[in-house]
Amino acid sequence: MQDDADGAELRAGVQGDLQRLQRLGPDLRVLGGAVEQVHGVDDERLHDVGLLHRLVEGSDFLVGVDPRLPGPRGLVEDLDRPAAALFPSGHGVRRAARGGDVGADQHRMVIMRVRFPPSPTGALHIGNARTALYNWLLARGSGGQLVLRIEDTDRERSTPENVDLIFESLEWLGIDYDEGPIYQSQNAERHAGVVQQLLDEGKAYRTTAGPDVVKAYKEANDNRGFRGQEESEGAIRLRMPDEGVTVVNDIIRGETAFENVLLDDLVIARADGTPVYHLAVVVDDSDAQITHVVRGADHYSNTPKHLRIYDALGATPPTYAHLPLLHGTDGKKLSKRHGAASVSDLRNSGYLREAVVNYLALLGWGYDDKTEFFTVEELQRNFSLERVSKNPAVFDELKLRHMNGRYVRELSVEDLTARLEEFTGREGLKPAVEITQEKISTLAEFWPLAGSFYDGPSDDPKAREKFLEPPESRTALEQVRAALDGLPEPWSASSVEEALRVVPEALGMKPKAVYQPLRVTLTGTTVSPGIFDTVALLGREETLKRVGRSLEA
RNA sequence: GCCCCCAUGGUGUAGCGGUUAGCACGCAGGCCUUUCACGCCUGUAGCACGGGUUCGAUUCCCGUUGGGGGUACCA
Repeated sequence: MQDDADGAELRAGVQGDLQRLQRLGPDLRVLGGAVEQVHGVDDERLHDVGLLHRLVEGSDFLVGVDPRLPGPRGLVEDLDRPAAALFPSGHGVRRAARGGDVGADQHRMVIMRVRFPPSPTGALHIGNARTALYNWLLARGSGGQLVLRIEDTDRERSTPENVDLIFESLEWLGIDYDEGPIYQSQNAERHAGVVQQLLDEGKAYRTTAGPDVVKAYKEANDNRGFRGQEESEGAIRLRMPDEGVTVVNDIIRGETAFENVLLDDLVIARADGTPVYHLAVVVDDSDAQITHVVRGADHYSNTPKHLRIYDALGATPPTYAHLPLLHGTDGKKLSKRHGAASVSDLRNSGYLREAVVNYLALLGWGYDDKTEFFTVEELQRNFSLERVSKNPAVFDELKLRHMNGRYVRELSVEDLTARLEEFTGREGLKPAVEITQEKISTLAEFWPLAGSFYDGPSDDPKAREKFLEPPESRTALEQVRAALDGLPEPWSASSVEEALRVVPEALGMKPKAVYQPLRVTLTGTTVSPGIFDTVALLGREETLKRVGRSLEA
């Protein structure tokens, strides 16, 4: 049971949601009775109520709560089309009687079913990764389901290696799915059946008209959409209406009407009968009972076509949400030319999955005016399509790097060590991790800083020349050797510091004039962890050996 | 060409008629300091333009410009 304060707050939240829903349109009706009954139910129930309301905001159907059923559930009341069609029978969703009947036995939960359909023509790009992430967050945040579908109909470019790469990237990101992977190529028969059906119904026809014919037609007809003549062979086109508009209702972008006259009769299958993408997505999404299609904005203009196909099929289309595209720093559409463009690249560059997920979530979505660090759980809880931005975003690796640094520093030494050992393929890294954690932003920055502990000093001629050649450097090193020689083991950063602190003073030199030569002697470079940490980690034997070697050179 | 979308500093965003336009990255300077980082402080820089609507527009409407997407027997 919630305590009173929490309960009251939640009731207020639900009321607010309903009020907002009511403002969406005059046709909306709220199942008012259900709200009153929310009060007094258990924690889990209340939580689900919040999720359900979040789910429907911006959609064209309404969910209420029936407190009489156990577990999470919603009531569906249609607005301008039957709820039963919104959620095909397989979902078990039944239409609530108009007027807000909340009869217990006829209502079941609304489940948000989303999908991620990558085409395995390459590694998982960050744009697609973000799309996958958003869909996943939506599913996980609403108690819904995510379907993974591999769109491998492009036999030329699709490879098993790429499929594996995609699985690997999704797994690395922590994105799991509830159904699939479904391979689109395996639905070929179904697609062919649908095409044949449309042909039989006269909704589609064959024509040999190609791009040139279409272009000529449009030029001759004031840019009206191409309408062909039926032939006995050729590609199969779906007839488009000559009047009216096809309205795309997008959660992120609102409503847009496309004039049907301007739509070309759409090619749904090639001359050899194989379906094209537009036909395949619609059939597959429809068959999978997808309720929300959340995809890149590059598909926005394709949506009216998809809607026409749904119409021809007599199927109810899903709710759409088109995400802003991702651009490179040059303002152009993101591609391989923009450096680390795939998830694999980011991983190999030493970024942590947490940082990548967090950063990706922020590319096109913002929570408020100051919060930008989110755990996965927080993202699931707070992410919503209503707050997704409309404008394209530019992937900024510097910001990712910054975030990654913050995540690196928040990791426990053990955790970071494990990740670094996996990343570098080396073992026994913990001591070095302890003294480098605060200095690195990515896993890749570790080895340049710590490699000399394991593989000996690196070779940097410039550093050598600058800090080891001068006579006073030798003097300093000799003093250092003397000071360290008498230091009893075991060495610690503090005991080393105590022993070394006096050296600059004794020689009347600046600390830097003493420590830099020592640093270069021990590590080979001018950049390393703290000098006392470095000496302590190396230990007496190795330190004196390296100093001795340097002095004898 | 035609259709559609978008528009807050260099970048990602907050804002949803009245704010000194907030936050973060970056950049500049400073502090800290044995190097490099981290951290902290300060600063830099923005509502694309022009018309409306309004007592009042970053916010609403129209246009222009700019950017993007679609326009394939690709996905």
